[in-house]
Amino acid sequence: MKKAQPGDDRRTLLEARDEFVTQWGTIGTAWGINRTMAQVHALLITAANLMSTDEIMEDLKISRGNAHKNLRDLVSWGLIRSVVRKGERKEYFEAEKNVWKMFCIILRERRRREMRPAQAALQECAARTRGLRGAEAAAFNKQIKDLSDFLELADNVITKISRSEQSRMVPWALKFLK
Amino acid sequence: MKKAQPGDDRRTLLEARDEFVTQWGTIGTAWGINRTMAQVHALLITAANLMSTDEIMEDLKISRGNAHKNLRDLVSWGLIRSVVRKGERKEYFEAEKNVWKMFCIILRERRRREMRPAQAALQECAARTRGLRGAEAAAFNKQIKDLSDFLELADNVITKISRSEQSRMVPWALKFLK
DNA sequence: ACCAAGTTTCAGAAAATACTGAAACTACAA
DNA sequence: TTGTAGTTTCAGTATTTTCTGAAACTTGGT
Repeated sequence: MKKAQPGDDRRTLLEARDEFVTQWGTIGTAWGINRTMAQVHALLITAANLMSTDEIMEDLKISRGNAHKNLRDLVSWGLIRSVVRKGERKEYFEAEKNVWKMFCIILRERRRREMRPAQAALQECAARTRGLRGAEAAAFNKQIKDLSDFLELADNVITKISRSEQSRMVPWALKFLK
Repeated sequence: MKKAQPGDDRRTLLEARDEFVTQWGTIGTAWGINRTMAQVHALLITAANLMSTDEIMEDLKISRGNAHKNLRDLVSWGLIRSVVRKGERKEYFEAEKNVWKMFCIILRERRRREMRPAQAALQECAARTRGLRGAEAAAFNKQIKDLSDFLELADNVITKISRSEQSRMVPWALKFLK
């Protein structure tokens, strides 16, 4: 029987991380997020150190253009930030690793990018049919208004949650579950 | 100056509904949902009566195959149901119009389709790296565990919300906002 | 001014996704 | 049975999204 080697642990870790990156990519896809973006994110939240564009290209076997684009997108979401080590020209990246903060960032961004336009569209439709005669028009207007009101409530709740501290929300959630 | 005609109201309504269908399609796309599926849904939640496959094909100018597929998908989500009028062979469709119920259905389905696989993947990764030696392995394992714990908490909260009555949750949300 | 290291852009290629239309299928009614 | 009204399937096509790789650009050092 072979003895367990330190190298075995290292290999297991690398494999597990690879597995995580792959899985996170698949999950991202199901959530409507670009696979590569999810993989880059997965790589960075499990990175022990800052990573350069070249390391990411290497790890994921992707082109420079692809790596570049997805890194920029992640930066624009606020999920990662770029760091320049003094004396070096190369850019490095690091992810926000705190899960609660990640969650709040995603909430805020999805709200901004996805809920806002929806609300605007609904309000436009509601305005156009306000005061039209006929039962059908009234029913349509009510349906739109219901959707719009609901979205507004949800929007407010999300805003409030995304501004809260983990230390307040988590115990609160646990209490809610009881 | 022309007098307002009943026909004007009807035209305005049809146009507004068309606008809503288009916008909902775009919004759906941003949310990672197939455009046609979102449009069919929009059509049905604002329909005064049951609609047949042919009417939907006609309204959206889409093929039978496409209409069929998206109707089936919506049925499998539970967002619409098919109705057979007695004495008729044709299938008709109607949507769940109550916004709170719609929301709960979507929560439950996304949880089932998207959160469950994510949790399974995370647990697998956590298991593989539990007890590995070295600081990096410990950090990796902790990060995965944090993600996994958070997802589990979120899962429980979503489950609880999706089982609640609107009459309990909405006042509660309003109080939360204060 | 010029070079070297690095970043950004973007046209074309590849891959993923969605759609069409027609044929196959199902089930009821004459 | 046979015909008919309707549903389902699916191979091929179209569209959309993502990716590549190389050229253009930027910036700091000599």
